[in-house]
Amino acid sequence: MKRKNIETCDVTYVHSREVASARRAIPAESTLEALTETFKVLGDMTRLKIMTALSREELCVCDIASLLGVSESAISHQLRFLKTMRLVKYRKAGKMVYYTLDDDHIQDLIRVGVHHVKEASGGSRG
Amino acid sequence: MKRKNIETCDVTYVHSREVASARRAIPAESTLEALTETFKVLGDMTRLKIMTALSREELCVCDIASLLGVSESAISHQLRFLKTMRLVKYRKAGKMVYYTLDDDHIQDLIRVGVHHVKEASGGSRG
DNA sequence: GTGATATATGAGCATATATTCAGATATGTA
DNA sequence: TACATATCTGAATATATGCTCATATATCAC
Repeated sequence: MKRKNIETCDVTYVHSREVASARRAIPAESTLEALTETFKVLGDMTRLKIMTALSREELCVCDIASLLGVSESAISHQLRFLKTMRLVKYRKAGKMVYYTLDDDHIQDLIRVGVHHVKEASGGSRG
Repeated sequence: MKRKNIETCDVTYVHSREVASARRAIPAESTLEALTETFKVLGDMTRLKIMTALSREELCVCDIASLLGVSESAISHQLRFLKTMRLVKYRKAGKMVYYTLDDDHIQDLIRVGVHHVKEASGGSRG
């Protein structure tokens, strides 16, 4: 019932050739870290809405908050995060702060993502 | 100091035209939900490694666990999640269960993501 | 049947995270 | 100066999540 030696599988039964090949398919650790960070950013409804909204218009914090129905504080927190990730940039004008996208590639990523989910829901697979 | 009416900004100061335009740029709620789910899947190191590893080879749970240095239980949990998301499929062979990718589009997404992070780190922006 | 192995799964835990709340900062107006 | 507005920020909270542990299930060998 209880496994005595966890390494049994590792040493004896593993498919060495396939594992070695698969290992080569996995990107470098630093790439993976940046990659998961990027996907994590887009893996949140609020941030994704912010990014898509800003893809078309320059908006102030107040605009975004009212558009998404989220508190200005919450939006400000998320914008700070997006700023840290170099995904948005801002322009101050008096009391207001206007945000725009600071990244072109990220829009491609979202576009490919949209394409993916539309294929998945209505595509070849019921 | 304390704001008396949160709707002040919403009603009076908001940039109506820009907000209306931005609203049209935000995908439908159902699309957004599927989209954030998809990005969330890839926003985890373990799952991303699994996906990239399986992109090249068919592997059993044991293979993946030893390859990633993660417990078989943890891998099994993640594979169940990936199964639910229709991203992997499996083939039983005796005691072993072999997993492969069950989605072509998701690889494009990862590829675009890799491209993005490589541009971001070494690209036009120091 | 017993015992071993490969995988699956539920509960619990520890961490991560998104939001709220209260207050701070910065700017504009009088 | 004083007061209001727009944004920012730290702390607290509530929820989500990834892993571990123990155990269950399924298959193979005997």
